[in-house]
Amino acid sequence: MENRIPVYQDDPDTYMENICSDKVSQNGSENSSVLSGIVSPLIIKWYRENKRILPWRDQNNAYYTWVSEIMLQQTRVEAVKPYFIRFITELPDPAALASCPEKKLMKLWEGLGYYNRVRNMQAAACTVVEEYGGKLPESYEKLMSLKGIGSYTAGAIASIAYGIAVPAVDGNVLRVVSRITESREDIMKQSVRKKMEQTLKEIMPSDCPGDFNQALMELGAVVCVPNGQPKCGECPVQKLCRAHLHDTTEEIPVKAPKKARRIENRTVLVIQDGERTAIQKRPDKGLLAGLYELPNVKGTLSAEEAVKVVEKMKLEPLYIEELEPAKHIFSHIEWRMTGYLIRVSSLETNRNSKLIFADKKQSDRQYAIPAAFGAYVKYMKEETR
DNA sequence: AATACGGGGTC
DNA sequence: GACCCAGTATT
Repeated sequence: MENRIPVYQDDPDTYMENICSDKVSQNGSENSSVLSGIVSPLIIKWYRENKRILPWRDQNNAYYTWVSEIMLQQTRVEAVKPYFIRFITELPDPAALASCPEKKLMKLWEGLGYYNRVRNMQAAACTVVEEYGGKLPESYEKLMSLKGIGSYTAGAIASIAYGIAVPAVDGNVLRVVSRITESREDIMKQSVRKKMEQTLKEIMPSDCPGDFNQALMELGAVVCVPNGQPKCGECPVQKLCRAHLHDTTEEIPVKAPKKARRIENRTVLVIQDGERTAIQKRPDKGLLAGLYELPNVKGTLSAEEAVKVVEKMKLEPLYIEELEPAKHIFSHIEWRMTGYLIRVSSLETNRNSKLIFADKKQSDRQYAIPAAFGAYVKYMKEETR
């Protein structure tokens, strides 16, 4: 505390020239003294002049902020844009989300991944309708209590939509602040994230917390980038960033190495009855919960074994052809798939109630089939005539 | 504290 | 191929 930097009072650039680089870089006191006073006005100014135009920034609407923040969890801005527009058009408010049929909800999310995000969001929407009159509560704690909203998302909604002075610490913020302070703590640790929230809460401005949080994130997304060289030449806090000063941006942030993913062999069956292809619903829990899939089994089956599996499904195989192998990588599992195209007698297709026979058009419209099956979904036929 | 949970982009 | 990403819930 004895080394606290005086708070910013006039033009940030002049101010920085006057007090900063030498003094700040030399006394290696604690993080908050590096951050306090000066970083905040500099990055806020930069943010206001450089922020990207994004669909959810058009207007201040807590529901839009919520939807965008959930979509943006572990997902890039560019990927989210079209999903966001479609989602708020179809489901413009919490009440619409709360009453949306599951199938439609999954179609709206199809391809975004982490499908529990949207299930949790719908459960939270029900709570919002039932307990808060259809409007997201203006309280960090109440937001936190909603399904799918953790400390990051609660902080983002509270600060951006409601102007509440709470931090929103995501991967960008952890990276940016770790570099500015040249912290070598492992940012994967929950304890480090907690500490970061505490530090930021102390130094963030109370008059524009939303801009402050977004400035840190925007800086991380656009300038202080995660892979490749950070664009320090464009950075508003270049002169006081310790990692830049000491040329350690490549070492920071520090992250613990992650576990290798396990490999799983699977055999995918493209079962066709004339023009239609068999799909089925996945279990409600676990990987890709509640989505639709081409029937598939564990292991790499021979054609003979595949035929047996199809017979067990109470179908009558007429023809089988091996398809090209395919691979799909999840964050924690790698599927190595082999496929078979199997034609079955159409007389038998209604014996198995678990299977749905659909053409491509119908499944595009009604059934969410995750990208993992993409290599074999392409064998589905366009249209039943 | 560790693990489950998608998918796409970049180097 | 390895790594990354506007995280949260469960175990």
